[in-house]
Formats: sequence, C-alpha cells, structure tokens
Amino acid sequence: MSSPTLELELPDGTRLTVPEASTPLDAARQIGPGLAKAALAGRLDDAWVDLRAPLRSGGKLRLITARDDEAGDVIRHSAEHVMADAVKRLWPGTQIDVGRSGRDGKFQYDFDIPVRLGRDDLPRIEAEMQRIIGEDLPFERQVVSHAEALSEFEKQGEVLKVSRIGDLAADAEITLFRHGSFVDVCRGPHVQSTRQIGAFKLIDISGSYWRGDESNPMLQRIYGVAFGGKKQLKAYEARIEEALKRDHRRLGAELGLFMFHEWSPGSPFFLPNGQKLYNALVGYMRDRHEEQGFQEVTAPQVFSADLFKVSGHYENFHQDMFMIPEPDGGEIALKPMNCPGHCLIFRSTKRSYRELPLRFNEYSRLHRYERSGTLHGLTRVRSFVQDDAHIFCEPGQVPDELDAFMAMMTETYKALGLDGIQVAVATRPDQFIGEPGDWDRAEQELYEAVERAGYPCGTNPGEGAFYAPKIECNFKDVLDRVWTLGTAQIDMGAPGRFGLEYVGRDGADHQPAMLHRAVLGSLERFIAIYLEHTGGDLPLWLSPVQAVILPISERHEAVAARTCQALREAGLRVEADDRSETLNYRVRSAEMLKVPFIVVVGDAEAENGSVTVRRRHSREQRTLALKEFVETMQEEVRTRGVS
RNA sequence: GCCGACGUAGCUCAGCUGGUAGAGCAGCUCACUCGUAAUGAGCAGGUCGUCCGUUCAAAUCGGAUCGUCGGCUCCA
Repeated sequence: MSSPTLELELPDGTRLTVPEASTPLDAARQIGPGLAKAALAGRLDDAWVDLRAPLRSGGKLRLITARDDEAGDVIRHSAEHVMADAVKRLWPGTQIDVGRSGRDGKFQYDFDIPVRLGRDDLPRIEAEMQRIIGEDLPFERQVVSHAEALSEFEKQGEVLKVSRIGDLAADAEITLFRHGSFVDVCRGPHVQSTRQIGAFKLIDISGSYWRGDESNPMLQRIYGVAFGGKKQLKAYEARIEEALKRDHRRLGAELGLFMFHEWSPGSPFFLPNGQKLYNALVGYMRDRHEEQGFQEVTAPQVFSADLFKVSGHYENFHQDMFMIPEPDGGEIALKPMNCPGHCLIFRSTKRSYRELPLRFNEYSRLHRYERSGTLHGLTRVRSFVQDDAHIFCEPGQVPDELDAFMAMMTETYKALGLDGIQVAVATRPDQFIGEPGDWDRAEQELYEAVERAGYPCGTNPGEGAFYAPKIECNFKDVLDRVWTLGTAQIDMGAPGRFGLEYVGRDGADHQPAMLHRAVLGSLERFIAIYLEHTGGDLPLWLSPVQAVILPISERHEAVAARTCQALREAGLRVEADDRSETLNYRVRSAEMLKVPFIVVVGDAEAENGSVTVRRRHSREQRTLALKEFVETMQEEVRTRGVS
C-alpha cells in the first residue's frame, strides 16, 4: 500500500511527486538545497502559499526568491511584522492593531502607542528593525482555533487584536505567525527568516482612526517600503522623485497656471496662462455638448435655504455647504450643485414628452465646504466648475442617455490621450433619499450601461451620492491616489421632490427621469490629473502659449512683433520674447515653460517673410513661410491633435 | 475636523545649543546684439506666517492661531 502523493509541475515543466501534506519548503528541498534556502514563498496555480503550509492539492508550483518581481509582496508582509515587533520592543505597552501591505512597495501598521511619535522617531524604529533582521529569526507558522487565538492575545493584553479576532467566525481556523517573541494573526505568506527582508525604509507616520471610524480614538500609523534588495529601494526612491516633478501643484507654479492664497483656502486663482488652458477646455466641452443636443443655461449662484430644503441638500449635505445667515433671520447658501437650479428651469413651464430628453448644461462655479484637512491642490477644492449637465427624459430613454454619456466620455478621454480610466458603480449610501427598490433598479441600469460600453466595471459599495447611484470614472494621480472625474447618476429624489411633470402621449402627467452627468467632472481636478498625465506637455490646442517668437537681436524686434501679431490674428496664442537676453537664454526660458513651438526670426526670415521653427522635443529646425506655419498650427489646433 | 510634520526675499534653501538675517535662481540697471536649454558686472529685495508670552535680548524657547504637506475621515 503506497502512501498518497501530490503531483506538482515546476516552471520548467518538470514534474515532482511529493508525499501528501508536504509543504512548498519540502518541495524546494527536493529540488535543491540552494533553492530551499533562497525561497521566500510559493505560488501554487498563481495563488500565494506559505512555505510552511501543507499543500492541499497538486498543481503548478513556483518558488519565489528575491529575484522574482513578486518577492516584494512577501517581504513587505514580513516587514510589517518586524516593524510591529520593533515598536513593541521600543515602547512597551504598545497595542498592535493591524498591518497592511499594498501596491507600490508600501506597507503600514497601526498602533496604540503610549507616547506620540513623530518623524524623528522613525530612524530609531528602523535601527530596531535592522537589529531584528540581524537576529535572523525564523518565522513560524501555527494554525490555531478561534478560542486559542483569543487566549493568546488576551494573555498578552492585546486588546485591539482581541477585538479584531472577535470579527472572525468562531469556527474559523486562524493562522498565527511568530518570529522571536512577536506573534500576529496573519494569512501569510511570510519569508523564512527576518534576514530575508532585503531592503526597507520607513517613510512616514500619521494618524488613523481605529477601524476607520472618526468617532473612534486615533491610532498611530507608520508607513514603510520594503523590497528584495537595495537596488529596488533605490529605484523606488527615484520613481517617487520623478513623480514629484510631475505633481500638478509644482507644474502649476512653474508654468504660471494657478495659485492659492491663505485668505481663500482651497480656492484656486487661475492665472493668465491657467485661464487660457481652462478656457480651451471649456470651449471644447461646450462644442461637444452642443453637438449632442445639450442646451447651456446659467442659474443663480446663491439661493435661499428653502431651495435646498426641497432638494434634500439641507438635510443631507448641510455640512458640505457654505450657509450664510441673513440679517432678517433667513438663511442663504452658495450652491454646491447645479441640479436644483435645473429643476426650477424644468418646471418653469409646462413640459411635453415631445421636448424630452431635455438636456441642460452649465458651467457655474460651485462651492462646497470641504474640511480643511481634505484640501489638496486642484484635486480637492472648495470652489470648482463641472462640465455638468442634467437630463430630463422619459424613464424608457434612460439607457440611451447613459449610452450617450459613456460614448462622450470615451471619446473625450481618447481625444485628450488620457488612458487608465477605471469605471465603477457607486451604490446606495447609508444616508439616502428615495426608495430602496428604485435604487436597486437604477444601479442595475448603470451596470448595464457600463457593460454595453465595454468597460470592466467595479463596485464602490455605499459610495453613491445621497440622491443617486453613480457611474464613476476614476483616475490615479502621480502618487497613486484615486480621484473621480466623470460621473453619471440617476436621481432618486429630485423629480418627486420638485414635483416635476411632463404631459405624455396619453395626455396625462408623468414624472420624468433625471440624470446628472459630467464627463471631465470638476475642471480643476481634471486639469490636475491631466497636467500629471502629460507632465505639463500639453497638446497644442490646450497649451496656454502655443508658440514663442524670438527675435535674434534688437533690430529684429519689429519683425518679431509683426509675426506675433499675425499669429494672434490667426487665432493662435503666441508671445514674443524680446528681452535683452541671449537667444540661448530665451530658448531655455521657453523650453522650461514647455511651449510647443519656438519660432526664431532674424535677418534671413525678415528678408523673405519666413520663420524658423523648432517643435518641442524635436531637434529639427524648419524654415518655412509664415503663412504655411500659421496653417499648420491652425490645422493641428482645429483637429485637436494629441502629440 | 483628527494625527504628525513644515512655514526664513517672487522661487529653492542655509542660518549649531537665543545676541535684531545669508546664498543661488528670478527681478531691476548697465554693457553685450547674440541662430535653438543659462553673457558679464552692479543694484534692489525679508517687521523670519500671524498673535501672545518667557528673556536684558527671540528667526531660534513656550502657547495659541492661520496656511501648506503626508495620512485618517469625507468627497467632484
């Protein structure tokens, strides 16, 4: 009678037969002692397996070593434990909560530490971690029952951990990992020994609410990065440095696009160059909407609080609004959204089904009171404009309108060369208006629209607006933070609350469906993401300064001025730089402002009415007739080419 | 709003444990008049975020406040 075995297939195709309940480490030993020593974890059919966990089935086994790209994932996991151990060693009485390791090399751990730590304490923790790594402590894996896990941490007085274990099912098998005297609940996998943590660095410390709830006490969270080797750590640091160069806040200042002032926190000033970019974008969206049957309107900026009592904002959005008490005891508010105004326009006259879908778009400035700690450059502001529109239609027309939204969104982002969009449906939040059944149907319609448009669709549970579920178009900024740009929402409250009606084919009154949608979302936020996406190298049609004219010397100033004027009259945004500086100096200055065309005029050009042009990022200089240059530029602007 | 850090000339930064501020770039002036990434010289520029306190004396120490940055929470 032979004992049962498992069949494993190795990456090179060879097959390995091991006794049942062997561990990946056992398999590694069979392959060779070198591999067994270097192995960090295993992948069985692409799922992580801990080296010490008995295999439950055969399959394709890959042993991960520091040389593999995925090594970092395992190392970070173990680095979390080592960091937690270090903090406990340094500050006895520390309660550990949980750690997490994410993408991009980062890991974190939350603690309740008896003292407040600052960044200055990080080197001390790093040193302690280094000591633990030097101790070469093996990670031990242990599977225990729920009760055993509870008693383990109760014994240690780990109140937070006990509470976390309480979340797990009573019949769950719990895996513990130990190294030295430190133990934590963890699914794994972990490296074999602390020594295998190749390179790490603690990067920051911050607060975080216990269980993510701001009514709970605040814990201290420490962030770090860890990799298989020093080289990856260096690469990470270089990547962050590069990313920072593309930060829209930095580019905004360097290119003279926008600024902030402490007397109006979170409210951007668009400087002349920024306003040109802004106007170009709005102009583009105006055209797109007009083509698609939208009608632009402008509603007031300030309304009586009564409007928002009807819309539901007063009860559900109050702390996000700028409310102003009036001398006579009334209350007025800066509008945080355009929708209530559009509802008033809709019901200003008797509407017929023949008018539907009725699409109103608006570029008013919206104001929302965002808490001070949430403000962030142009991505999170208190004053912004959306390419916003509301569609009033018959309920049966909703799918077509959603399809049109998805199409416009796809086309617009494509035209701008912006990729990396993530689409998700944000569902009913805890605080909402309307009927749950209607929400379910609306959410379903949104999912179907995303699917018809061919996008993979995620779900952001409970992230919908209080009045509508929404399709969200999400993008990451240069430091991997996710921001929502475009959205499409099906309103669950406004048509009823505002008593909106239209006369149907049947002569009876019906309630219209109402959609909210914005393709770029907040223009401010869009500009931020787009600047980071392009690194400030905007396509010609969006460049604030499309060309700069450089006279070779003083005697060419008049030609430069004439050339500049001719280009301006052709509708191009052009400036002449006739400062008393060397040509090289002025070329450099134009380069740093990321101007797409550098145009030089000297004796030769003055003589025959030509210009010598060099495109940014090109080394080639072309001399051509001014007229020809104008036409080339106009054509590129007209077709909104993306380089 | 909460936790932590930061706040010195337009920008980037120096200024050790308290003795009333310094550089580079930008700006201005003069000279140079130049063919695609920094010509040279000179000048000017700051009540050290703000307020209160400690001290003979505060950019430096303490407190408060505002703003910014990194997170948390919240959100386009």
